Amino acid sequence: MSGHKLSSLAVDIRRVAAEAGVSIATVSRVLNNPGRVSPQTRERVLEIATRLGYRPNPNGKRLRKGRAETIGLVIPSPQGRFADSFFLELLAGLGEGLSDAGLDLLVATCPPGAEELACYRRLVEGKRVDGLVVARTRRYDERIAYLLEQNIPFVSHGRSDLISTPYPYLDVDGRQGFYMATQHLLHLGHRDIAYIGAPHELNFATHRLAGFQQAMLEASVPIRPEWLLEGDLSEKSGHQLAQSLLEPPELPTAILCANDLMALGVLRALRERGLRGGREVSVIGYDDIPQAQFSDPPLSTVHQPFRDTGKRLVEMLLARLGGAPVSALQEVWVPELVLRGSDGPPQT
Amino acid sequence: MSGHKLSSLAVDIRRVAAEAGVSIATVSRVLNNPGRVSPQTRERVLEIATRLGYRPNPNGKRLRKGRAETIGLVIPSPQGRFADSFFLELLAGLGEGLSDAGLDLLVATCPPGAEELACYRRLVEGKRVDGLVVARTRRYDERIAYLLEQNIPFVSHGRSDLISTPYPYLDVDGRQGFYMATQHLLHLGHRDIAYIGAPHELNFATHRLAGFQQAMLEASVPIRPEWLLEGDLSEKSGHQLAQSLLEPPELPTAILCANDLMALGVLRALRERGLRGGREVSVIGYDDIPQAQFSDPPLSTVHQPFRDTGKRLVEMLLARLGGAPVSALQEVWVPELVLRGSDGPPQT
DNA sequence: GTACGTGATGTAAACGTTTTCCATACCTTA
DNA sequence: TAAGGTATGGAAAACGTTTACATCACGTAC
Repeated sequence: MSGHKLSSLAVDIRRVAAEAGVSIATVSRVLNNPGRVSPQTRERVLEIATRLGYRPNPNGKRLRKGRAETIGLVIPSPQGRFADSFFLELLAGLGEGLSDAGLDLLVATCPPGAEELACYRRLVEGKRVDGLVVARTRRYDERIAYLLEQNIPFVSHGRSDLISTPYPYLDVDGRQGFYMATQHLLHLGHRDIAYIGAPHELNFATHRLAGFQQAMLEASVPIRPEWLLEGDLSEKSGHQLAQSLLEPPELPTAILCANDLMALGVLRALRERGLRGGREVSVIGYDDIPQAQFSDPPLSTVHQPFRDTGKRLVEMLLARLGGAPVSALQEVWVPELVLRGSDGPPQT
Repeated sequence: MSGHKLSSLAVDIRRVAAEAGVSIATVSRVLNNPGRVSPQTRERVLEIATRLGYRPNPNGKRLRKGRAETIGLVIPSPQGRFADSFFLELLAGLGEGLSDAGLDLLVATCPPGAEELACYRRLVEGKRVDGLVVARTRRYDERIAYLLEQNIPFVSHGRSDLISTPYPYLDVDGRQGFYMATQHLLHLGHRDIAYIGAPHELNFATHRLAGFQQAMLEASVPIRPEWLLEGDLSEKSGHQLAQSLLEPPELPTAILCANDLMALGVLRALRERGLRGGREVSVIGYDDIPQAQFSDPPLSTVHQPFRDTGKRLVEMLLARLGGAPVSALQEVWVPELVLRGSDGPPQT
């Protein structure tokens, strides 16, 4: 109304400085290094800055400081539809801490496969991000190798066992998770336990399988090779493999699935045969996705706290950007077995 | 080996210019305005630029051009877990077109509610984005109002009926979708149809309800007020409302749900009562989320092509950024009714 | 032969910050 | 009182681009 609209369009540091009768250096200091300026001027500049609604132009800042003030996440988008909201939860967890730290979150999506690395290249070589979080690690993860080689800060959600150089990671111990799950089944009296694993190139596939194997070994229960399957993590895949598993003559009394989606597929296969999950056949999944609560029967599974994980990942990344040593940034969390309705003692 | 590693660390436009024996202006022109430079030099500069692996520093460019070269998406993160992967699909759709256009995608997450607008403010007033896509529109959407007022380019996924100023949107016609769904139920012979709606502040809630009402009205079938419910879009909510609906004496023969998650909750409630969805009670949802294929019975629903939608949204936003008039950027798509197993003729 | 368009290039000024120096004034201390 | 530290603030140089403007050579039309 009284303010001249046009002149207010560009309120830069110069404008604030002029208005306050100080140099732009002082304004900058007030905002970035408040201790270096006297309380009176600081006060005045602050007052004027807020009155004018001054927001430092991030591009000026970024150029000057040589940083992107941005961290990146690349999401591989499946050909089909996203069935599992892992990345969404991760995003939610990341977002929180990041905006507090004044960092932006750059998300790139790309078809999985070869293009993925190109996507990382674009982000780091194009100086678009200061750091990255990588998720869904593979046993030998070329993304991690690349980032290490480029010496750019990153944190990994999940480890990459075949990479020997130390790097920061936060992993949830799938080995432990399935060790517990298997023990639970064994205690219930199961001996005929089938396993539907994840694609072996995924790092967690190995861990989860190892947990299963260890528990079986310790209990001296043999694992039948024909009951050791590998799915692609989709519902459909679980469904299909379960069908083969449920062919007579011999049925397993329990099926352990490397993720919930496949476990849900298994439950569906059971229903279709008139078998009831948790009665005739026990099923345990991994992840604790939201649908797990509502399946029929509700799915027993290993809970992964994706969102907390996301939060912690940004803390770690921030620490890394701040120069923390890698050795202080390696964490393995212990997951929690949550029992719902899909497990029970074997039918005799 | 032969190359000096340190000097290659910072390969900027100056370096390329020096190497090619031209001015930096020429290098810049080669990259941005190739026609303005002679074929020979263009060739030479190009060759050197690729040999050196030159990538223009985005911050220099952004500062100079006064653009962020980034578009924003803010995702409201629910208190609980994300159950529905709508935003992921949208992201996948957006990502594709954006990186082709050389734009980055900035994602912010925030708790829904008052902070949401603050999040938008931060992005636009902080000049962090050139444009935005807003999703999950409300009937009066203050985000749209704000963006219009700020005169910043954006595209909306879904309309906001109470905002009269024209703005670019891409909507899927929920009215039409539920008109078709209701007609289908009516043709099957249903008369006692219950409706579980979405929170009324959401814009699509009105549309979907209107489609239902219109079909019922045209068929002269009365809508029973006690069968007109409103849920919060969660599975739990659908489950709970279905329970109340299934109290005798009078049961609806069909239940229409404003989204799939609630419909899945309804199916669960039916199962718990020993009723079979599609037989005793028909259920139709909306969205066609991945789980819909695998529910028991598979859910009949109205398909929304989220990913295509995302793709188109970036095309529209790009057009908008390029100066296309709003009037050319308003689209309403017609959804598709996909019938699976959860609908059928009423039991008499 | 002069004037003039045209095409190709260079010069230099931005864009909005942060930060390194300096300069000044003041206070402390011997 | 001189010397030296300590706050405080300004001037100016970056950061890496793009682009308006100037320059220059060259052909062409009169």
